[in-house]
Amino acid sequence: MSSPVRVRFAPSPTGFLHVGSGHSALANWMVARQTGGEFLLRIEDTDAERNRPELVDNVLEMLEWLGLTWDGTPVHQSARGELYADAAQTLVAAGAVYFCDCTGEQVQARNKESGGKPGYDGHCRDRGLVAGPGRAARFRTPDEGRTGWTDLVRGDVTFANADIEDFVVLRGSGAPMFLLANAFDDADMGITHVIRGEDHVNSTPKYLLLLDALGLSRPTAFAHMPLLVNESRKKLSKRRDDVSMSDYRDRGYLPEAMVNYLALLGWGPADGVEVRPISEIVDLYRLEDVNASPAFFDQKKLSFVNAEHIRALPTDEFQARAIPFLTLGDPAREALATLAVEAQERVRTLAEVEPMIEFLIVDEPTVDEASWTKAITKGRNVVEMLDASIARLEALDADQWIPAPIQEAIGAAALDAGLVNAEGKPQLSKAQGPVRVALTGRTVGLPLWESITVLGRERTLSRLRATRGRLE
RNA sequence: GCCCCCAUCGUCCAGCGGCCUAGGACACCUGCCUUUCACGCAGGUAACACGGGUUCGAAUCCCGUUGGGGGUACCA
Repeated sequence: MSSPVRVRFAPSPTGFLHVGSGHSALANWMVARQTGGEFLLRIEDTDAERNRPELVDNVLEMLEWLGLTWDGTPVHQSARGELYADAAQTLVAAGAVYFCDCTGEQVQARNKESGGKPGYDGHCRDRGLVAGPGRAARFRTPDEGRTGWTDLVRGDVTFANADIEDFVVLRGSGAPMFLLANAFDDADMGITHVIRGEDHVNSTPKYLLLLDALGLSRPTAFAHMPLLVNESRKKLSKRRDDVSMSDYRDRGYLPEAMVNYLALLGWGPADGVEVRPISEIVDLYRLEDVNASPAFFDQKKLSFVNAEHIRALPTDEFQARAIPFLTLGDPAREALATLAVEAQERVRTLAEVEPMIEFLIVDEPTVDEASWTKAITKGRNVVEMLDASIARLEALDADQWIPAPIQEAIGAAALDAGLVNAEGKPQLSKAQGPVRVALTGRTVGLPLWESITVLGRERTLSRLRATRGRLE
């Protein structure tokens, strides 16, 4: 696929941008960029009832955040009613549609009576109803033959026309339905490749039949992407799954990590290098290589990819990106500035930064119970270690309040406290436990010597004394 | 129910008839490194759903079974 394609992402503003939609949008965008083609946006807001215009902002904002820049101005279907009305008129003139006044209840009732199969039963097919208020226009699908296409992801897919129900193209209100607007616009916008989720496979024959009846040409290619599923292998749903793109952004995921991970769902680079810049993926990506089976959206792997991208950032860039996630103001920024390098290689998301440096900001670090038990209650020579640490650190001059002397002081304190290994060296791993808990409230955290340096003499000593005091 | 699609480690990918005693990544476990954690390094557990074909030869092709998913609206 080297000639320029013209693709589109056509979200319906009924919810926040979903990671599944992002997956499809990304595929469209990559193929457009790879071929020097165009990536267009079309807002499918033909359903006035469900439509929530303010959600369009979220969709556009998230696409921008992901870096999926589009070409031209987004098309809004709500502003193109006349075009669809004309298209419908073409269908009426050609006898491709008929009018129907059945209500949903009536159709269901008849279906129930005749064996319970869903879909329209063709009740009004030959009633010769003319257009009128409350009467929907239904497409008269062929009774014989098959309709199909060659899908870039799935190969040949065909449906027996007899299995395709007479679907509505125009509501009783005169408003167009999805299929009419969707198929018409793809042709009108000159879309060459229709790339969308697998959930559209079943409507594709209707789409094709419609284009044929309209005398419009079919897109040159279709690609139905695998669905993204949850742990129970069901399609990701707004209700029960974590699918809002903005939530991931707000939880500290990097856009470059998100697009990297999304690209890996249903596809993999031939060289096996999974974590890489999207620009490289754009060059390697082939719709023909995309898997047709559903892919599990694995947050653990997303986190891994995110951590890799965080570590790859220049430190000042990491700081800049982390700042919006700080809630504790200037002190938090200052703390981050001093320990950015150390924090950067430990966090998996930007939201994890602040908890890591929080001990520098709050007056009293929150004591983690399990940590206290492990390092203080069950620790060895804890009282001795705390006393010795206080003494050794107090002895340090102001200009020695830097990592190396601090490490020596703690080492000496360990010897004082009897925490000695077989070679007579201090058991630093044991020795630092009580000190770390006294200073940060936890047994795990940033490197201690650096933390003590930044914490400062006064706070370090007072926290050590306070903890020592609790052990009287 | 009917229609469509899918089927390799727990998960995501590689494999496109012999190079497969099936490879990589995430996760998990072990060890090393190490002031904790993380990183890094070295290992480990773990899969071709089943049954028939085709072929000298099948994870790879065909058929069936089973399993899973999607669709089945005057939603998109």
